[in-house]
Amino acid sequence: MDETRLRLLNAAGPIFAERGYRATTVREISQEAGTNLAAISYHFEDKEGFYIAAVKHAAQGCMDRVPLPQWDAETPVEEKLLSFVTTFLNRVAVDHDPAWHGQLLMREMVLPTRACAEFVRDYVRPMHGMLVGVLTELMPKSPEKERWLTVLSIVGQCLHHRMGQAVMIELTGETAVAAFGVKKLAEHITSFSLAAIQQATKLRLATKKPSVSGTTRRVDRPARKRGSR
Amino acid sequence: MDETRLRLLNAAGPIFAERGYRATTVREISQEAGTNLAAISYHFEDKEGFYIAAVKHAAQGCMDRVPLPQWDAETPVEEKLLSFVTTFLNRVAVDHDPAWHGQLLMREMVLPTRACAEFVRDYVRPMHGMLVGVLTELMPKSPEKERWLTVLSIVGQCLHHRMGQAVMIELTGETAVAAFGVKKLAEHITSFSLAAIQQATKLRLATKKPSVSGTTRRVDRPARKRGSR
DNA sequence: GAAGATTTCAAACATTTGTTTGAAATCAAA
DNA sequence: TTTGATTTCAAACAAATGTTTGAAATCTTC
Repeated sequence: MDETRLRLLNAAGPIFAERGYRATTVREISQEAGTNLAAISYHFEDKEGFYIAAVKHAAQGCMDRVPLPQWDAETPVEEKLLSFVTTFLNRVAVDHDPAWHGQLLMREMVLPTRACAEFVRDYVRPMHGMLVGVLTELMPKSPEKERWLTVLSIVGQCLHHRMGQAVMIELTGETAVAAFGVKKLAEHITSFSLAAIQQATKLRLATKKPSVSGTTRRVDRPARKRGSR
Repeated sequence: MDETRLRLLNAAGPIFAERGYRATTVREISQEAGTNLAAISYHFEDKEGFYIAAVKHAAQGCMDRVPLPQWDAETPVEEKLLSFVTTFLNRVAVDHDPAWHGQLLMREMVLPTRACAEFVRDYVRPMHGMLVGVLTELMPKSPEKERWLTVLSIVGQCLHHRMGQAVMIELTGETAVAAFGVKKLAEHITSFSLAAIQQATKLRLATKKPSVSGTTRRVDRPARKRGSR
């Protein structure tokens, strides 16, 4: 029966997320799960294997709970960016019920363990690819390096709402997520980034073709379809 | 003699930074420092007190090594922002010799211990105040909430170069800091943010006074002096 | 329903680790 | 130099913790 297995994984998530790997004892988890202590060694080799399984379980749960957005051919690219950012924030920053999902994954990000490679492959890379796709639509003429920098700017803005939580509370008394809500935050990050991208594109065009005097020139373009990769 | 004390603190930094609090043993540090095991309990009450002292020591070292920029009355605000971002990146993101400074402080940020409050007071708050000052010059008419969001956007972009390091390497093979260098990165973040701020200000002006047709309207303004607080 | 495999359980084991101890060594002051 | 305080040191202690063990219980299959 792998009901025990599941009970252990579900109990492990919040505890590992809150205390971290080293500070969590297998006794604590088995007790919380209502199983015997030895069940962990039995079902998952050892503590490390158990932890890795718990991280994968959390990542899967997070992906199931907040799936990536889906777009059709007519979706405007600005809307794509907004829904992407919203999804991102919902995955990592928000404190709704299973808040530990984001917490645990953040831990894996900051102090990576052996679970990191798989975590990146299954969880990070799809999101990364999606954002790169959106940015390729938004700034098709820009060199790849510039898109890379833009990816970092957008991801940084999103992740900070998880990473900086503790300091934000200490500094200002509350988190921005609590103060503004995800919707407002996503709108800010999206418009903030769109403005920066558009200005950069405009500047680059102006530099290349000064005659255009880039004032009302549209930045975007339908852009060909892109495989996710 | 508190030479022993110093040797312990200096040895502690890199080890705590790399392994984290729980995974680090006092034996390991005392051995690295070349002192006796009991010296830690003697000079710093217990392991936790020792860790807190090490974090404070690291923060102080970081502030000494990369001091906050100083401006005179004529410094253009864009230059202020650039130098602030450069300082920020140098403090947290860069991998030069004592790379563990940023690493350790980041840990304190993401999984705060008892050292967090002091860390925020002595280290974070001065930087925060400085950035708020710059943004008040840049967008004096904007409501405070909007400045708050902008602070988060800028800080998020900077911090990500430390927070996301491990994942970046797993994802793209190298960090952006290594690929671009701090100067380039700081320029990107600064121009990215300035563009977003200017566009937001422009939009808000256009909304309030449509007749202006805000195209070449200057965004900034000398702005009254601000105490740092 | 019996045999065999699988899973659970309580207890014990071995190691790690923070902390303490009491003596020795070193330093400071008279 | 002597006396008293401070600091260092090796050793031991006590608690916590991951892991193992072997028997009991449960499930599966014929």
